[in-house]
Amino acid sequence: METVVSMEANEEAKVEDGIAKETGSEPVSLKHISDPDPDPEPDPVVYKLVRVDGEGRLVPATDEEVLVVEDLLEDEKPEHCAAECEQPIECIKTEGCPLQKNHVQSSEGISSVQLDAAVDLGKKIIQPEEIPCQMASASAGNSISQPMSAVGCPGSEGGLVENWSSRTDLATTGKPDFSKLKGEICLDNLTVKELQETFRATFGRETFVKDKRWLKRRISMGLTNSCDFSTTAFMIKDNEVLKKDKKENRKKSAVYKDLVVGVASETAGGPTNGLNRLADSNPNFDDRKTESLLLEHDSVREDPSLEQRTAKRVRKPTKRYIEEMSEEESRGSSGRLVSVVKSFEHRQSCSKACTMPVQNVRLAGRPMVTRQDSLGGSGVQVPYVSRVRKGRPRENFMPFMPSGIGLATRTVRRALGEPGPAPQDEMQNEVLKSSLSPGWNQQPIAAASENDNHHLERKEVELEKYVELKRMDSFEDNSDDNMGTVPASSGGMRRKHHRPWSLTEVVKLVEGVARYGAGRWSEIKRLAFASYSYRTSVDLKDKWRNLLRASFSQLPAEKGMHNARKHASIPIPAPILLRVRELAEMQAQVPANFSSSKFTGQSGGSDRSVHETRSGYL
DNA sequence: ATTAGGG
DNA sequence: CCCTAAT
Repeated sequence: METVVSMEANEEAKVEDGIAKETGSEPVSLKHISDPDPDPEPDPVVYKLVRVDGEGRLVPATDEEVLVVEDLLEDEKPEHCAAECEQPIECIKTEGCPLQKNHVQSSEGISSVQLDAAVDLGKKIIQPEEIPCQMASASAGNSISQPMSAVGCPGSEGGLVENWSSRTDLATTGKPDFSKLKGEICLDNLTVKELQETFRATFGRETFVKDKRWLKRRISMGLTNSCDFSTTAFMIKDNEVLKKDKKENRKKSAVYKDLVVGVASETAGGPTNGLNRLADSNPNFDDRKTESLLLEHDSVREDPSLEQRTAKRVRKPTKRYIEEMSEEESRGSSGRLVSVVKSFEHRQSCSKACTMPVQNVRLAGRPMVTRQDSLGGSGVQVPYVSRVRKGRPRENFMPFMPSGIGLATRTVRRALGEPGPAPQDEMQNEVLKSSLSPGWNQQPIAAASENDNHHLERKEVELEKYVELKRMDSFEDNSDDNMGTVPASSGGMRRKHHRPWSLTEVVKLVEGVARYGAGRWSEIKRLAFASYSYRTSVDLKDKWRNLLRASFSQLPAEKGMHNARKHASIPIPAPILLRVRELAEMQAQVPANFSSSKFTGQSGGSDRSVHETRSGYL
């Protein structure tokens, strides 16, 4: 989270904003530090090496750091520059990608393009994988917490490292014109004027800098970065990877870029378009990828009008998930919060509190603690956490709210007696939006208080949404135990959120039921689902119930159901449903309501609905 | 701790 | 999936 930069201690020094107003002189650079011979340029300006810490404050650099920098700048040639500015970028990707695998793949995709550019320039660029990331990780963290803006770093605007500002350029500058950059341009042979031309072509703006070296550096960097962006020019549409309009992509922020790259290269890297082969042919192929593709496919089919969408839409969490707590509190009082407080205040004296259902007491009790804190002015505002769960391990649904703003808002509102919708819901919604939306639809809400943990966590959450459609023989155990459970920074656990059943899981379930009998779910869980830690016996039971429902409701409904059921997830193959029905019949589990209407003889009669051999179409 | 059912 | 009640 630290960036080594050079800052001028002298007020007179010009600030290099990275875009305009280049003075004719050499731009601020670390070079001055190591330059043992200030004579040729008796510049009164003194440069001091500092670090920018997380808050944007400047901290004197340690000797060690100075040495490192000196080392890096020992030989300031263009190729070094190229390599240098690549470091942070690559490492940012590392941070930006939810999975290591993604990182690797995206890096590959990019590096190839970058290499092209490098070749054109007659320069050598280090492969991303080989880059030592000592200092890069630092800048990476920094740029994430302060996306695309030097503003977040007061007083250090001028100190931003060259490569950083150039990245900003690319993100904000309009469409560069690459026409001049075709073929192999050897920057070394160009005149200043030509270099300026090239610069203009690269960045889309004029420059008055006459310094050849600087120009070359900038141009080469620009090329590198631009190509970098071009790799994001993919979109997934109905299982195909399409090329996207470059222009559009170039406007994406780096953070988004990372995500997009991840997705795109995932698909591009796949051996084939066929999902089955994709999953089956490569044993190591991460299920998640297959799943994400499947999911994409489904969503497209679900709503043809959305085919043009470049990014997946995010399904907002069920309202129930969000409100969960508010439900009970709201009844009986006007405002939920008020009711909470009331229940607390009256707990001691009011008999009503005593008669309150247990869960209500529990529900009210938790928020109260935090409220007491805020009222007492302790200053420590604890974010609102979902209710504590008992029984099987659960997770807290809400990620921690950033800096307790939500609570503050709530408190204020309550104080003002503002009726309105429950503030907590709003806040939670906001948080959800920001934490669940994949970045490329939406500005990054870089909550100031969010740390890296949160960030990674968020990525994980995002990924999780694409996770989960598994194919028959694809590998599922893949140590996903962890996947449904994202530890929150508070130490609590986020709630498990929809883990679609894979076909193999279903099969196992069915087998299990066949073997051990329906109802013996803990048994089945233990024996047949040993490897699926995220499926509890209750889950099995629920799933079985659904299977039952499905298997029996399918036949009769068949006609009116054409477009009705847009299978949001995997359609369960007919044979399996058939099997389910058989088992159900066998075990006399056929609730009359499931079967095709007529409730004649109930449990025993096994021959009734079975006749309809035409069973599942699906 | 497990199960059955409702939501 | 979650939650509860009933075993």
